[in-house]
Amino acid sequence: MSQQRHGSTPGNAPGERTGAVTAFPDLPEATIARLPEYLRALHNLGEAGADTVSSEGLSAAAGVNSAKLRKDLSHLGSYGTRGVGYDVTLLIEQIEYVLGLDQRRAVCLVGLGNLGHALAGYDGFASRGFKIVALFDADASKVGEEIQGLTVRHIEELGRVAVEENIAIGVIATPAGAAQAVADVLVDAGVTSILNFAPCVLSVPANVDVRKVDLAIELQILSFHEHRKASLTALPGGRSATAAGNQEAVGS
Amino acid sequence: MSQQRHGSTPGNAPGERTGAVTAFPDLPEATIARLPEYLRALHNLGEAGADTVSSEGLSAAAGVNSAKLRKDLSHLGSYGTRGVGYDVTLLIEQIEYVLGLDQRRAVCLVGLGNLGHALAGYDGFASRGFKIVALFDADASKVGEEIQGLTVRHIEELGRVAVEENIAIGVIATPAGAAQAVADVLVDAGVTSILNFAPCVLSVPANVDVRKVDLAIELQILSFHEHRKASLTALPGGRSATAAGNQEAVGS
DNA sequence: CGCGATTTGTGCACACCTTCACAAGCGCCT
DNA sequence: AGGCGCTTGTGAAGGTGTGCACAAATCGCG
Ligand SMILES: NC(=O)c1ccc[n+]([C@@H]2O[C@H](COP(=O)([O-])OP(=O)(O)OC[C@H]3O[C@@H](n4cnc5c(N)ncnc54)[C@H](O)[C@@H]3O)[C@@H](O)[C@H]2O)c1
Ligand SMILES: NC(=O)c1ccc[n+]([C@@H]2O[C@H](COP(=O)([O-])OP(=O)(O)OC[C@H]3O[C@@H](n4cnc5c(N)ncnc54)[C@H](O)[C@@H]3O)[C@@H](O)[C@H]2O)c1
Repeated sequence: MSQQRHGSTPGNAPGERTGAVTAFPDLPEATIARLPEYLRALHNLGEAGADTVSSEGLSAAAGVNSAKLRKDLSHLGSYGTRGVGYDVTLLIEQIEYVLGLDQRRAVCLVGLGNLGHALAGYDGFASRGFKIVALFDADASKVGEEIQGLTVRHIEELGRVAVEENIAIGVIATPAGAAQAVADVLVDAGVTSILNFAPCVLSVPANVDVRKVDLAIELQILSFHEHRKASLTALPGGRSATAAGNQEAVGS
Repeated sequence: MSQQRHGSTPGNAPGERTGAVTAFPDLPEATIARLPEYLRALHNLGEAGADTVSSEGLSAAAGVNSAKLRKDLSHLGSYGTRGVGYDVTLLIEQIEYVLGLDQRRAVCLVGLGNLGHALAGYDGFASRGFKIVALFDADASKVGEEIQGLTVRHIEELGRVAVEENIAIGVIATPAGAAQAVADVLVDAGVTSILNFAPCVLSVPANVDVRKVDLAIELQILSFHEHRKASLTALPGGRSATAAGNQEAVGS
């Protein structure tokens, strides 16, 4: 129930990380959240024919500060070449390796309503390292339906199928009331990562990661800034004195 | 193009907070991102019949540390009662006021493909302070279609309609290639907040806020942790020695 | 072969955020 | 009225993240 950040397992054996093989990089959370953005920008640049890219160029494409980008990349030991920049192909490989995208991960989707249908039909998964291998719903009228070549199965089959298909990630797109129950089923089935679209907090064991996407929260944050902007411009003090373009990303 | 955080307009008149009217609270970004979560939890508690709630109780329902919750609430000057807790109804009102949810904000949705249809049919907007007032698409075969009582209009009408309907927030659900052009149209129409579902970076003027939701990024972050967990358990060192449940939210 | 232009990698200072721990305040019960 | 238990609000400490500014490294060219 208590909350905890991902990184570093606060009190583990110190000085143990040096193991020669599989010495897994211990990256800051903030860096991890940006790597996918860099990856996308790199793919774009690569398709545009670039062989190398400077930190300045890549950071512009990813919408971040260039010093931050360099520090992020330095964390994963990726070596650019001074005076030249980073090799696009090499950097893509490095980031994909760190993110574990070299092995295409199996994803299952639970809840095929409004949102679930859209997700099932989304091709952005496949192109970015994931494969939806199973669809589940509790509604008998949905079970059996065929979507994008996959047949919707009853949620009771989840346990069996998850093992068969080696599912690592589960996506929850059910109403909030059902989300905790679905999460429990996923956890029992050995799934250790969950992406939750239902607007609620999930309780899961320590070894399971949950990320949440909540539309209404995003809108409410925007609403706050609207409110602020309105009250600022209404004040005599002054027009918004901000500086440059701002892009607020979604991340942890 | 450069990045900038939202908050605080660094050098404004200090000690000015005491202004009686419209003294707008200058909240930390991290706090703002959590307020919607508190709000949701409060609504749940209220429906469950609670009149007051302690910081401990509310923080548990929202999935955060209780000290953090208290500090967040103290920032907005909200007064709980020592020995008792917070008045649920009052706190809801306070948070809704700060977030600017007392006035129902008009939202438009651009791009009615797969995802756009799901969003248009989502009732979670209305119940949380927003109203979708217009739908736009560039595809002639989509224009004219009726969805949830709204008719899809051509994007060229956006400028006119945005003013008529006083649209403050625009949601982009078009392919990435069209997103920047759509953003430009929205900005020209006077929209100052954008929620972007397309996987790309948008350039907008300083006074416009952009938030992004990118599914693939969320999955890739989960993938990283899967990768990490796998390599840890594979090591002789030890089983995952983590502590408690963890919940990673989406925020700025 | 050396020089200058370029770009990386990073030390440092600062700002922001989180968490603990506890004094101050409040209500209830006797 | 007084004491007691509970809960808030916050000072202080530690951690994380950010961005500037610059030394070190590399390339290309004369
Ligand atoms: N539609 C959107 O655009 C949107 C946007 C943001 C968030 N959400 C959230 O996503 C979730 C799904 O939204 P939706 O609009 O698709 O809802 P929906 O009602 O259309 O679909 C929910 C689906 O979940 C299934 N379901 C219910 N209980 C289940 C269970 N125990 N096990 C398996 N399946 C079960 C239902 O049969 C149904 O098919 C909701 O929590 C909603 O708040 C939706
Ligand atoms: N479908 C999903 O589940 C999902 C999930 C995450 C992200 N996304 C992203 O959301 C976006 C939309 O996804 P989708 O699956 O709905 O795509 P889609 O192709 O089904 O729909 C895109 C819609 O945008 C319209 N459009 C294209 N150019 C336009 C323009 N210039 N102005 C107005 N409308 C225009 C098209 O006519 C179409 O109706 C994409 O960027 C996608 O990457 C989708």
